[in-house]
Amino acid sequence: VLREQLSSPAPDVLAAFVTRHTRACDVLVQVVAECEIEYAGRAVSTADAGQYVVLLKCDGSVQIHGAKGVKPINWQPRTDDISAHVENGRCVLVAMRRSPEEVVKVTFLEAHLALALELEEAGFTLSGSEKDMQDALARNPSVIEEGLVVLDRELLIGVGGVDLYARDREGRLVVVELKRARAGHEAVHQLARYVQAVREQVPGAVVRGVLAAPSVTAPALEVLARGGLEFKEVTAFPAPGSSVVQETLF
Amino acid sequence: VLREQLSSPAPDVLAAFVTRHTRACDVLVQVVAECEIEYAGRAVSTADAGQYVVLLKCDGSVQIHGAKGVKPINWQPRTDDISAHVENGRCVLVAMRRSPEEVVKVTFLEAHLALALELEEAGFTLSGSEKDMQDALARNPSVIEEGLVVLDRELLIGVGGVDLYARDREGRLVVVELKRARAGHEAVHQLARYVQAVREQVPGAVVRGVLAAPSVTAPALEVLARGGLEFKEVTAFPAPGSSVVQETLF
DNA sequence: TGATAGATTTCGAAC
DNA sequence: GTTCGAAGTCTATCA
Repeated sequence: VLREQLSSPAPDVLAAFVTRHTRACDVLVQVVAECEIEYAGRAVSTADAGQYVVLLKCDGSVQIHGAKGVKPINWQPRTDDISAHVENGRCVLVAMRRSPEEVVKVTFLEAHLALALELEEAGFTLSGSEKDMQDALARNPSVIEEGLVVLDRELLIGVGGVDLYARDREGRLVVVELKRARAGHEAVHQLARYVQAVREQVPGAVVRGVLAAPSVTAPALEVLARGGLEFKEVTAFPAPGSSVVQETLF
Repeated sequence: VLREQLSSPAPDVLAAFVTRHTRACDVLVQVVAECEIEYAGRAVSTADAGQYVVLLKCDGSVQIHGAKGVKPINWQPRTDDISAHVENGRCVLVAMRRSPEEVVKVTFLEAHLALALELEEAGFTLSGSEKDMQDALARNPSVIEEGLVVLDRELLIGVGGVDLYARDREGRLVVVELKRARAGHEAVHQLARYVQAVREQVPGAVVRGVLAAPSVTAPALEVLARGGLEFKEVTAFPAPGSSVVQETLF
């Protein structure tokens, strides 16, 4: 795992270290250092001299962490070019990206630690996404409503896609918009647009709109009511302390 | 900066290390290790045994990085309780959070490196946010249109706020929706809702809707046209290679 | 505390 | 390459 470690490397040593390992592209490079950081691209930022943890991953992503927060102080999700060189006696790291054109530049004032870590990838699974909800509801649409028949999923209509497209027991079309978490007014507007689009594309049809989510905000409920749309509570996970035996999706 | 470093610590040593430093709450704790990770809360996830970099920051944030991506494989933006203990001969880290109720559990199978880093905070400035655009346009509305007079900013109407509320040279009301980056159809719908709200609240007034952004997607342009709304190109930053002398905001 | 909208959002999928 | 929408989004702001 730990391929190489340097303590308080000199600027030229650090530059060589970074260059060598990012070229090889098989390790995560980490530098703990006092440095200044400049970013220019979608926005422009400057971080004064301070202590940061710089991470350069194999996939070309760059992130510079400060003392706080899960978000790096500066980052680059992908880069097309990472290079390190000595400039005015200091190691300078430049991470560039085209499309969008942007650059993160780190000037190391004093490096305390440099690591090259080889990280094996391993399996990862996550459940509880909206996709999972959709699968569960498609398998068992009666959770939404007795007699509902799913006609399609991710039905594309103009811009965007209808999560679930169905027909109710009375033959009306039903557009279902799913949210894995509490739904706000945005979700209702999204639903309203889909319902509108279906009404235009299927003239004469009666089209219902249903927002299916674990909960809704009060304003969202208002917008639902104004638009003649419906809300159906769908609980993805049972509440930890709930003794109620309720139909849940997982 | 480097307060303490352990190489291949035994489970009990690692647990004591983590407990001591997270209690003290003055350093960033990092552990490079082979581990398994479980998360349960808003969703549920499992990471198989693999090599990860675990970061515990002073503010209680937790992040576990894999080989790829700027995003951690698991994380916790805030925690109410972090604890480490030995369980079945292994060091186990549990990071909990109430509201929402969620837990990240890291089981260390083999720790390779543990660090305690003291990171001084330093100044940070960023420019180019939508707020900055709004300030610039409020100072100089003629960038949008000659003769425009700004009446209000962040005007609250029902749900949400109008970025810029103005009057044009012909006395018509103008609702301006700003986007710092390329605007999609969502932005247009947002604008349309604001225009609609103003029309309802100011009966009889002629209300224009203007989307001001560096660019728009093709579908967004269509929605604009259908809704009788306008687009005004507002370039926040001059394109790096542009020789055209254009009015820019910064 | 709840709701809303921005973010250098990131990320992945579909076209 | 674009566009779109989800995300365990996170974060700040404001009622």
